[in-house]
Amino acid sequence: MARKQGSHSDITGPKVREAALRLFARHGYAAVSMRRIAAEVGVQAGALYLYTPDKQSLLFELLKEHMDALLAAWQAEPRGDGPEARLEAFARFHIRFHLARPDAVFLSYMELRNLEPGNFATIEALRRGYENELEAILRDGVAAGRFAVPDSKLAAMALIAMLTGVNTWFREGGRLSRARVEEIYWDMARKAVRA
Amino acid sequence: MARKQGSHSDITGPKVREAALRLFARHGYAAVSMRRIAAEVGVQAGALYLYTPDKQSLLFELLKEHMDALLAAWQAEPRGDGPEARLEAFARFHIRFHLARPDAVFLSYMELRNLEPGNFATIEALRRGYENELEAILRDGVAAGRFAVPDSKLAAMALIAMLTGVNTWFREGGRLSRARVEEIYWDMARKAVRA
DNA sequence: GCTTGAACTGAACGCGCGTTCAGTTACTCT
DNA sequence: AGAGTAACTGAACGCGCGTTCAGTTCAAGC
Repeated sequence: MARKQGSHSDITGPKVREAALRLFARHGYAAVSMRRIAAEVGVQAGALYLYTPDKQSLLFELLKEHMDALLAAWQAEPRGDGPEARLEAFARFHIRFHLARPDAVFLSYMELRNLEPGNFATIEALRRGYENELEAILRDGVAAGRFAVPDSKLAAMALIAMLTGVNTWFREGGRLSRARVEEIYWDMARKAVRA
Repeated sequence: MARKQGSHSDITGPKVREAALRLFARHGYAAVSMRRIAAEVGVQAGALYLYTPDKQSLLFELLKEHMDALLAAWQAEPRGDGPEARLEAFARFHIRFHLARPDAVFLSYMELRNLEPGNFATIEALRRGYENELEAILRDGVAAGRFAVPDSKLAAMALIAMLTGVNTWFREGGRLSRARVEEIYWDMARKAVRA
């Protein structure tokens, strides 16, 4: 029993990554077997190896894709004018982007330790790049006298932790809309660093 | 080859939990085998079952102990006078307590999903209890006109996420002392919610 | 209608898993 | 000295793991 029409590889490849993402995020990398992923896709375990060299690469590619998408999306975001506007753009972008892909975010935070050292270093570098974007905004704002933070690196880490925290409790159709959440968090972020 | 003096169970029991905590935090619950924990303690795998009924209970007990200790320590903490002082006490306590046990904190955030439903509910309830402590402080502060947050539950989650975030980057002997970090985070927390 | 070849199956590989338990050790108590 | 016992070993249980691969299926191209 194989494909019924056209070329399946254009379809099955992404389906494998989607299933792996969902299952890894839900149960953890170590707790999900290749057989389970295959079952989700509707295929035998061996067939997965047409789309990935091994399980580790599957995890790495998911994390790499997520970080690349994050950095690319931020680069594509319209830049605000002045420190406050730039910070607002960052805060709103961060929440919006992260709320749109909870599984990938979860995975990126939880499964770094399951990466081989080389893969780990790659992902870490991308993450540091993202953190540096926020830190630069804060540093400029401090230099311009608009923000007051004793340590811009630390403030960047604090803000990112706060903003990312939305993902731990936000549920679709809950008490608050995304827009409202964005509003409230931006308000707290602004106040936390203002001069 | 068994004990050499006195009763070993008074020693080995805690050693098992310590080893399990460290290994679970480092590599993840699913990725750590009972044999590996046993090796860390210097014992064969079978001997672990003198101290825990099974692997799941080992995880649950670690998380339960952590949450109980957190709530007990907070209850024992001197209460500040007025909203700002109460919030300051909470922020400083939270950072201090969490920085003192990074493995347990990490485990509590990462391995909830590996708990059986009943165990999960128990831990979740304890966590909600802790969050409610902060929410109450914020609500009182808002009622007293000292704080301005649109949603006290949300603000509590945001602050906790920010404060807990210290654990992701803080390293002993790094650029900043615990006291300095406490200072900086308390400053941001205060500003984020002030009227 | 035959060949090609990509997509996939199904069985197998050695291995490590959580857990059990009969047996052994080394200490304490009488 | 001998009995009792808590602590622990070491082998075994069935099972599922990641990965490989010879063989099968089936649409497409000539």
